[in-house]
Amino acid sequence: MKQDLRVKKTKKAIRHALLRLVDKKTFARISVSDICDEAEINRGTFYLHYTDKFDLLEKIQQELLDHLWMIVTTRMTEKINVLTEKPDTLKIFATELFHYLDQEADLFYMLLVNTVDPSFHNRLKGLIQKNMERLSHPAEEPVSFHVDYVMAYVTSAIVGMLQHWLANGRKIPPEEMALLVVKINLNGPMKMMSGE
Amino acid sequence: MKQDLRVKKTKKAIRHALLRLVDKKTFARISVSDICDEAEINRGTFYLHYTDKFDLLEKIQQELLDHLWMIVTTRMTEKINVLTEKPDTLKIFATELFHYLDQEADLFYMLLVNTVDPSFHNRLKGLIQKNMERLSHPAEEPVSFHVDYVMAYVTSAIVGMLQHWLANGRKIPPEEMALLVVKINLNGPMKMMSGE
DNA sequence: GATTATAATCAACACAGTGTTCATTAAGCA
DNA sequence: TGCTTAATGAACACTGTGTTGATTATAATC
Repeated sequence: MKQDLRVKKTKKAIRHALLRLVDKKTFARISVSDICDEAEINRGTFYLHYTDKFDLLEKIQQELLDHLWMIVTTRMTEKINVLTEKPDTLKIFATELFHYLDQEADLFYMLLVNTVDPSFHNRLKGLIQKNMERLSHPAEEPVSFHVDYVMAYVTSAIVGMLQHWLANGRKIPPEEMALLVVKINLNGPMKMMSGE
Repeated sequence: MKQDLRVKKTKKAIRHALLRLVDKKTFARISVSDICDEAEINRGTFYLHYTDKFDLLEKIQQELLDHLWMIVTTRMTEKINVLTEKPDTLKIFATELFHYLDQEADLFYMLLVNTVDPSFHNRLKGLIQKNMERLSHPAEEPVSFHVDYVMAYVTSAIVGMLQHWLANGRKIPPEEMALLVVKINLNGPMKMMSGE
């Protein structure tokens, strides 16, 4: 499953070119030609690897989401109610997640902060939700009336905080961010606004 | 300030054409030619009113945001802490908002659910935040450490619920939605998940 | 280190869509 | 009704697309 060195090199060049371009103009205004000029590769080479610029973006996204899901499923093994009883475990896990986000911050910034593709937000929310469902007990009977709305609320809120974190230069360290996310979800936002 | 009937007619045709097209393919894949074919107008006519398809989208967005802001500023006059003490007033106001969203649901659906432009989410969150800041007392001293993150949390969460509402055919009536948004923000999502 | 496989390049292609023009036709306005 | 201006249709040069076939360059394999 190893890749030819040349392939690795051009794919890397293409990604970095895209990252640079996305700072200058909207993804919608970026052409395949732009990307190839910036990456200093032949345009034909681009089409050897991707069908178009959307395909390129799609593959970047899928890779990030796959990695996130891998972290989540291999490291977050206990059920959700056990986790809320053991906030330390939860915090350790959340920290690990934020470290990955920090590591791939350039790409996440492009996808979540720059005006690139709205669907990534939704896919990320989907991942969070899938994970919450995976961790909740199946026999979690009565539940509130509009669970789906609460889900939409929580997942969007988390992605929103992530976006804010990335947009503001990730000044808060991963550990603190993780704690903040956990706390605000447990207490609710209003309680956070007034007192500590 | 009246518009020529012909102008009104073509602008309407263009909007409806866009709404129809957006159901079939991504905005990125829709061309000005597509829109004109669908609207049954000459392509030159399109350029009489908009510089390109992005300009068209931008004008639709601005109009909706302006209207939202108008509702918010003219109807929501009391300060936020007064409002939380009078949940009825808050509910009446939120209901009015949701009625407007319901009325223009096609456009909001396009902008928030269909894969069109990620920036609208942010602009909407910006509007919500601007309004919250407008309503909060200036001397609201100590406040929690990371107010900005709580803001990002709340605004994203609200837009997320909106998105879900639109995506699911707006089955919940505006009144109930308004109540749900208010309640979940006051109690926090976790309390909503377990019991009522 | 020579051989082999294949990635990258280059030039060329037809094609789709853009944004603008100008003369002509049609529709709203007063 | 006549005046004004919006909409049309055809043409324009131009940018970018996606694909091709032949050629060169560079990893991988022996």
